[in-house]
This record gives sequence, structure tokens and C-alpha cells, in this order.
Amino acid sequence: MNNNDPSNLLKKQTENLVFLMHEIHKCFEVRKIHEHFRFKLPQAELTCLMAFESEQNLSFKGMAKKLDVAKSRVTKIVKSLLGKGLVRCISDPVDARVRLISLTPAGKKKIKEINTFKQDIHKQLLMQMAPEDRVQAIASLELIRSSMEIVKAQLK
Amino acid sequence: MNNNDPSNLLKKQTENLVFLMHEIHKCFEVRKIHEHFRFKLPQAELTCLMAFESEQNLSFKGMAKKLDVAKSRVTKIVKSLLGKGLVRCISDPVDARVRLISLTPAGKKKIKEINTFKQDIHKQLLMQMAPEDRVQAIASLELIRSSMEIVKAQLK
DNA sequence: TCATTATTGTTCATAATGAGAACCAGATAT
DNA sequence: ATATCTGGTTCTCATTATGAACAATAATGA
Repeated sequence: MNNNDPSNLLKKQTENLVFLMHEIHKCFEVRKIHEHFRFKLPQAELTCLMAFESEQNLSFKGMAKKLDVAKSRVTKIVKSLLGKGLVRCISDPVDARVRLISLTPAGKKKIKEINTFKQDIHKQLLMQMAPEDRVQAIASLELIRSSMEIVKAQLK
Repeated sequence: MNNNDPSNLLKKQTENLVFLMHEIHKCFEVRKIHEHFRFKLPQAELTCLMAFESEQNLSFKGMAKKLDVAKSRVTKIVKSLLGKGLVRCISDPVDARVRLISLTPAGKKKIKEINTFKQDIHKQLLMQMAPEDRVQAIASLELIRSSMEIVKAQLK
């Protein structure tokens, strides 16, 4: 009994965790689909645009690394974004092979819109909680995230 | 100042939350891809198999509702799973239109394997935390999940 | 009972996401 | 100067997914 009780607790917590993570993940997916309809852009193009939050110039290779996709995928995504006038390409004066991708004014406006929406929806999420709980929730997420990173690293 | 400070806190928390949710979501995706390689099954087929955790017989329509995909998608997924000998179909004696999908012994073995892995990885996640923190983390996730459901409902 | 309507599953066309191999052009190094 | 390396494009292929059109079967109603 002394041995069984704590292991049983862990098992119950595990089952609970599996369920909660799955549900949260589904909600997250719903939000992504919603963004796709709201901003009339395929999800891959949305994530591509968001890559310019931290940089303003990206080569195709750099983008591929950042999005963790094949170069050929970037070619396709950027081609579509070019057609929509959201990005532009200039060839690198230092290296003629390299094409630098950057946002057009329309693209900048778009990511501002997307960001506003994203911030807003997460703010709403926090507002569902009592202010004390918000601090705790974020601390827990931080702990979960770092734990996930460790488990992920062990996986490979 | 008195007015600015709390709103500034909320903004910082929001940014933090956006980041954390995004990172956690990425980890979750990595796990799904890992499962796909480990169990040599496309992700859609994996989720289809997992639907038999709570039921042992499912019509194509029932499966479509459960997986939240179109009927035609189910046709394709089940066709592939049939070919792999993981599910079988019997026509409903009550209604000749209906084909009931159920697991073969091989399919049952497979979902047991998948479940063991899934439980194990979540258990490992909990083990990264101090026992007191586990309770808190799960409580936080529960709160986050219910908050997400509310925000999601407002979205539509 | 028989015709109309509704439901179940299949097939087909289409689109998005993504990988990887083969390839060309421009850069680096020996 | 030639060989090698690197960045980007193109092509083929697989996976995920929808929705329309369709065939077979069930249910309803006059």
C-alpha cells in the first residue's frame, strides 16, 4: 500500500496530463485555422510572414532553417507571398546567388494585424483568470515548457 | 503610473504567454512526428486508431465526427489501415448502408504500444518536476484549458 | 404500397503542406 | 583554372484535407 499509493497518484496525474495537453493542443489548432480564414492566408504563409518579427532580411536558406522546412518549400511559399505583394526579393549585392526576402509595406501592415489579433486572444485568455492565477499559470507553463524540452532532447 | 503599471504587467504576461504556448505547441508537434516514425504510420492513421480507445465499433460517419474530418477522408484512412491489417470492416446487420470499423488483434496490439509510449513520455515530463509542482502544473493546465474553451467559444 | 426524401459511404477533383533528388548558376579553394 | 561547395529552382511524390456528385439503402408519407 505504501508503495502503491504514490505510484498510483503518478499514473492518475499522467493520464490527466495526456488529456489536458491533447485538449490544449486542439484549441491551439482551432486558433490557427481561425487565423487562416481571418487573414485569408494559408498557414504556411502566415508563419513565413511571422518570421520577420525578429529579422527584416532573410535568405531562402535562412528562412528554411527558421521555419524548419525544406528550401523548396520556401520557394513555393515566397512565390505565393510575392504574388500577393506581401514580400519582396532583392538579390544580395555581396553574393549573387542569394536572394534576400523582406516585407513590403502591405506585408508589414499584415503582420501588425496578425500580431494584434494574437496578442488580443491571449490577453482574453488571461482575463478569464483571476490576477493571482495568471502569475501561477505562466510559471507552470514555463516549468512545463522546460520539462518538455528536456524530454524532447532525450527522445533523439 | 498607477494606471499604467497593471496594464503593463498584463501586456508582459500576454507576450510571455504567446511565447510559451507557441513553444509548447512545437514540442507537441515534434512528439507527433516522432510517433509517426516510431510506429511507421501516418499521423491521420494514428489518430484514427486512437479513436478506438473509447469505442470498439465505429461507422464511417461516426469516425468522421470523432476525428472532425470529412467522410471521404475516413474512407481513405480506413482503406490504408485495412491494407495494413490493423482494422476490419463488417457491414451492420441492422442497416446495410453502414460499415462498422473495428480493431483487429494486430490493431489492438498497436494501440497498446502507442498508449504505452504516450503515457511514458508524459510520465517522464512529470518526473522532471518536483512532486509538489506536478499538482500545481496540472491545476494550471486545467485552468488554462477551460479558459481556452471559453475564448474559443467566443471566437465563433 | 409505392414514390419521395434522407442517409451512408465511395469516387473524383482540387488544394495545402511538405520532403528530397536533380539541377543550374555563382562562389571558394586548391 | 579546375574542382568543389553552396543557394535557389524545378520536379516528382506522399500526406492531409474538403466538398461535390453519385450509388445503394432506409425511412417516411400519401
